[in-house]
Amino acid sequence: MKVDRTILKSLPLFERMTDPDLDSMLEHAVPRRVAQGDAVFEQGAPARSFFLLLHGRLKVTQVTQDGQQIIVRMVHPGDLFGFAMALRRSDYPGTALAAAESLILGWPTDMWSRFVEQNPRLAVTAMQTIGQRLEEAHTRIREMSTEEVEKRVAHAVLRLSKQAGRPVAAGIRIDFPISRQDIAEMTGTTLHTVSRILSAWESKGIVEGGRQKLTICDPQRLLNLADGARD
Amino acid sequence: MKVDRTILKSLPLFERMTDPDLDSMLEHAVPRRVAQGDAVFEQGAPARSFFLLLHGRLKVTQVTQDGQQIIVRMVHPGDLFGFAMALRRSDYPGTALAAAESLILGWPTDMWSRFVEQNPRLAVTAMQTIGQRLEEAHTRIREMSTEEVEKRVAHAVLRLSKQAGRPVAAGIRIDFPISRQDIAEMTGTTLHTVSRILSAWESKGIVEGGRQKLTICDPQRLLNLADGARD
DNA sequence: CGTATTCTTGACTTATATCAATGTCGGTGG
DNA sequence: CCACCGACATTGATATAAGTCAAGAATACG
Repeated sequence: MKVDRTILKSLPLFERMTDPDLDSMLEHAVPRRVAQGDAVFEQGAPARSFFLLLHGRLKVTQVTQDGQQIIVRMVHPGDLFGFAMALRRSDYPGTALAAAESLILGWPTDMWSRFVEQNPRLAVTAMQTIGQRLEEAHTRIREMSTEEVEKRVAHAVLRLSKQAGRPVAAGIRIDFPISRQDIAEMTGTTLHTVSRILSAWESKGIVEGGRQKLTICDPQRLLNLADGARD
Repeated sequence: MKVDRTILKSLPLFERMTDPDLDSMLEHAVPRRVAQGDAVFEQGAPARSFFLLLHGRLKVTQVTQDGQQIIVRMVHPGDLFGFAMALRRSDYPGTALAAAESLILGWPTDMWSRFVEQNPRLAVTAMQTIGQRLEEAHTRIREMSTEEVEKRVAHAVLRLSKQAGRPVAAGIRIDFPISRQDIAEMTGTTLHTVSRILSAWESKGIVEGGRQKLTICDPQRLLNLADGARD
């Protein structure tokens, strides 16, 4: 299978690279199709590759010793993932599961330093990417520390609608299958509480639910909720 | 004031740099003493410099719109901080306060890319540093999602004892002034709850408290608590 | 010394988890 | 094509961890 360099070039991460550099990167890339529900890699497995998501949607999860699961982040098209070597560790800290049918590109881990040495700009961009991710993590910590569940869920849903929203007749539809359990694992609560909150919102016309479906009908009211206005 | 390059060289971040490179970095460095309680920079201020903590202890805080404060992280000697440019932003995302009298080294923000271009290795190491920080943030998210307050506080205290512990007669003393409020802001709870927990621990001989003081007397029992053993 | 933080402790409230039961959707295979 | 099964979702009742409110005690500091 052949992947065109123009696809990579459209991503911020690679836009500064020259065509020859891109081609030499692509030479070593291994494309792979991942079926919904399948794992790209598992938590604790040796980090032999790092990846780029071309199409689809992944969730990165971690399980605690006592078996509780959390969603560390969602991976959207254009995102790098499986970045273990940046964390100076040799195994993956989480599991990457396809939330929808996905297409990924993989490179052997040891190619990373070669690419970076060839192209220092890539290192800078990659660091900015991780930096943004750090900032997102801090945002989440801040929310979990100070906000009650409903606001956290509101924020999470708004974020999803930005990153994975597709306009439909009724509003903005989250463009991949997402369960109440998923939202619970993203916000540090239980599926029961999420279900209650979404039911309440639905009866107010703010969202429209469904089995693994979610559509935001009234983004403004959701924003009000997220920003603390008592509805 | 002159800072010796051997100080920098002992830090992992700089250990790979050559002496001339280090000297050229030091040429542009501005040392500064920060009194306890003073801020190195404030949340939202333009990020004109990035810094290295040589001595002392800082806390990086963020305040939410409604005035609640959280501690994003502690800065320990040898840590870089005020890294806003890595996050592709021009202002500081938090406030850096001296928890104890501190000594820092500052460089103009725009020097960063010059240093990195001179020394690509520095970029790799810096990325690993941020990567570690990201992992710490994820750990915190995981704890806040799945663990009850007492376990979170136990983890936080254990971490502090690793990063800032000094052996004393009674056990391991946290080597800078730290209040119950601080611990609450690190674990996403209230000073009342922290106070109750520490009181309970003290009566069991696990820790020894005091005004802005904390000594761990029985690290093993604390570990048991952190790992979920009902005491 | 007195004044201001910081800390402790008790009584009460509440948000959210837990427990439990039932309902509904959507795909699979008979 | 329909019936059934398993996964997902809803909703009520109850429990409880932790927050809030309130008051006072201890410690440091000027």
